Amino acid sequence: MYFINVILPLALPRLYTYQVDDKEVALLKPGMRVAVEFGKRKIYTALVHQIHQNPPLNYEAKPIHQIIDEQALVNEMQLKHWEWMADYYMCSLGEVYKSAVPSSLLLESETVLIKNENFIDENNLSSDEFLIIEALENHQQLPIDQLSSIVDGKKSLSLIRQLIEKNAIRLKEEINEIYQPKLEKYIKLHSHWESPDKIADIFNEVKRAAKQRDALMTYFSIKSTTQNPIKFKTLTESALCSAAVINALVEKELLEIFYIQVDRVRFDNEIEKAKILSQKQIVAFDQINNQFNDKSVVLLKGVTGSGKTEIYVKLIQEQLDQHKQVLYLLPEIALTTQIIQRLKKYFGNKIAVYHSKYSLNERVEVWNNVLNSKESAQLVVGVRSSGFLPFQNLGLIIVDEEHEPSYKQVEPSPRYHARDTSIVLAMIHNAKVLLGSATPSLESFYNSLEDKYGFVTLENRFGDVQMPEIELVDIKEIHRKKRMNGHFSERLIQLIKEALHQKEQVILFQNRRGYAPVLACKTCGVTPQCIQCDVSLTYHKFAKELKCHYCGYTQKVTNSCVACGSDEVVFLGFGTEQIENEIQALFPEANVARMDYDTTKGKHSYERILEQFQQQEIDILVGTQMLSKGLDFNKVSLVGVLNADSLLNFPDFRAHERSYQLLVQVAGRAGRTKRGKVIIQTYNPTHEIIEQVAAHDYLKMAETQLKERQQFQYPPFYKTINITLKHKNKITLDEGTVWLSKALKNTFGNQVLGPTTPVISKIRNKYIKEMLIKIPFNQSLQKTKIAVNQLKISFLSIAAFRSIQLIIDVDSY
DNA sequence: AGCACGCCGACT
DNA sequence: GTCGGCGTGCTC
Repeated sequence: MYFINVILPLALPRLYTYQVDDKEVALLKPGMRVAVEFGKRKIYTALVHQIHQNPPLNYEAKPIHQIIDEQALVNEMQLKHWEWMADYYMCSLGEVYKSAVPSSLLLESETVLIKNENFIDENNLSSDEFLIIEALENHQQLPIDQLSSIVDGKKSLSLIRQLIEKNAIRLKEEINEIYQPKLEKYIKLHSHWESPDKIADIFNEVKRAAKQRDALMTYFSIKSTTQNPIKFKTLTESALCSAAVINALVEKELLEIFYIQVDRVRFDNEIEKAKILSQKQIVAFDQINNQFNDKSVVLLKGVTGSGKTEIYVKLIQEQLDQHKQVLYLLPEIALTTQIIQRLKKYFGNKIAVYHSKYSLNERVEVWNNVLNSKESAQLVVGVRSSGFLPFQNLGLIIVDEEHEPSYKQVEPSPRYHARDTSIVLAMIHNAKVLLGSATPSLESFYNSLEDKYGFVTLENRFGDVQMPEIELVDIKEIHRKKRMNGHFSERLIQLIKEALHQKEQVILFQNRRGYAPVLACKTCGVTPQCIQCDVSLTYHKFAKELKCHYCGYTQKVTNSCVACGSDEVVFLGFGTEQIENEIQALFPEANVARMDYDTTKGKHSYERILEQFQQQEIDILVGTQMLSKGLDFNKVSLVGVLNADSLLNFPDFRAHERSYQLLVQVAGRAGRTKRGKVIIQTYNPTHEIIEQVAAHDYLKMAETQLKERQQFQYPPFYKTINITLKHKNKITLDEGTVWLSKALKNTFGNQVLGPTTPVISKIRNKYIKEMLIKIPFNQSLQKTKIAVNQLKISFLSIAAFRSIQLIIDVDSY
């Protein structure tokens, strides 16, 4: 008798044991998927973790439903990686499994209704019941969640019960394969006519059909020029005929249709030779390779425009030459388009791309191509989750823009940091990691200071273009003198004018979307609040509505105050939409566009805006921090930051580091080919961060920030675990928070910060409390986590608290 | 997570 | 009297 321990795609702490017979065990390997029944009804796609012969002691193991894979979907290195993640980020293997594997490979069963054939007594039914039976007669079976389209959703469960009791229907669990291979339609000569001597005869068949004869002639002429199969579409296009003509030929059994499975995403490009590196790039490249000799991680700090990508290209090429796979991580999709276009030139069809705007089918294809080490997946370019792909022999991981916070997953669990998990993944593969950034995170920079990571810098821009000149404009002074034109200082307007005159492009940065954040009453000061969250609604002019940026709730704009009825309402603050309008009014002849969350929802909307900007169809681009991420445009000579202060005032220990990074990154968009100009409007021109940005002084920033982090016991000197409690009832939450904070302080003393109420104290009708545990490096992280876990278990065993949502976030960002 | 079982308040 | 609300415990 054999048994398997499986990972279920659920947040359950343990593995579960099923029994398999001799036949099954011969086919099974760890990493294969099996469909298993879990609970009374549900069928899940579980993953085999171990195969063994130890029968469980206290229960009888259930048999499995079926084996899904012929080949392991997940390899041993991945399983190791998952185990590390589950342990480090304090979550279950099931949660890692669920985020790692594309969801279309993890199907759950769906309950369907089936009519009992021998049921005839339809008179005995209520009208709702009859509707269901009628639907079943038309469709054989009906998924349970589609029932609400036939009858009132609330009643459906009781209706089902009644119908089962009347013996009219039964329930069945069904699993449907979602992944649909993409098939392309091809055409070939029907097998009757394959021998060459029949070609003369075949035209007899179409004597009286001119179009068909033409099409057939075209077919033969294409056939003579190529060995490749001929696409249906190619034939209709070349023969200038409709599909009906070809279909008629198929009908006559002269031609035959067949299908070939193709990848949805293919890059067929001519390969360009990699650019020749500058002297400084060569030095950096050699240094990186040297340091890889005794360090597995190297931090490359290269100013924006220094040509890091070319160095990556050479490093990637080295790996591909050794037949090793390379993973190139990017923080967000905004970046991928440009980078992919550049990489495509060098690596053509060896690139696979993996990100959230790819469809589920596309992701499955990339997964399979990586799993089989296909030629088309030697280099994977993708976001955070690409680290989960089934690499076989990874040689190098590049984490580009390593400082980007979007590498940290917040929701759902596992709350992992892709930079940190990449380092572990690389260790498993015995591969190298290159972290690249113009403004490294203090964590990585500190590791390089401590000699844990290698460190290489590129201080000059490619072609020795000078770093942009950063000019600070004190808007406090200008506001006082009432010399502001909307949100623009005269200096900024003047420079925009000059840039447009020179046919150069301008980027304006405002870290807030929408038109004006809030609508406020002039009389009583009340601003409309979200009904589900503790935030003011943001005004969106285009849609003429007030919108919550946390839950998406919207309501119509009211012209009078909801609290006191006064009809004097004013807008406070400003967002990208308003900047867009103001700048358009100031420069009516310029083409202005906006790039933010609201304008980039579609799959290709990013690309469209960037393409237009690249082609200089847009003169001025207004946007949020999306603009800061490594976009390269040659013709941008001016970057304007409308208000730098909102960044600095964020209540987070990383706020200053982030502000520095964001401002330097935005500034870096200016002047890639000749020296550019950056205007930063601020109320605090003497703020140390603003001064450090203006001076391009990363080292000074790092030095002062690291000192503060050490003094106030934050990363990288301390590890942190953030604990969030959420509940719909404020009193329950408060009581639970008090209990847990007492318990934590009992164990960890003054290393526990809080509990605090976050700035946004309620989201989607749930109240929120937070606590932070700071862990010094001389304290065992492992023991700390065990203690935290124990406290979690005690906490949730208290009846009053078990409905409180407890979120544990290790290395929270 | 999902689902069944089980115990208390609003209706036919 | 029943239906259905959600609190509780279990799933190999």
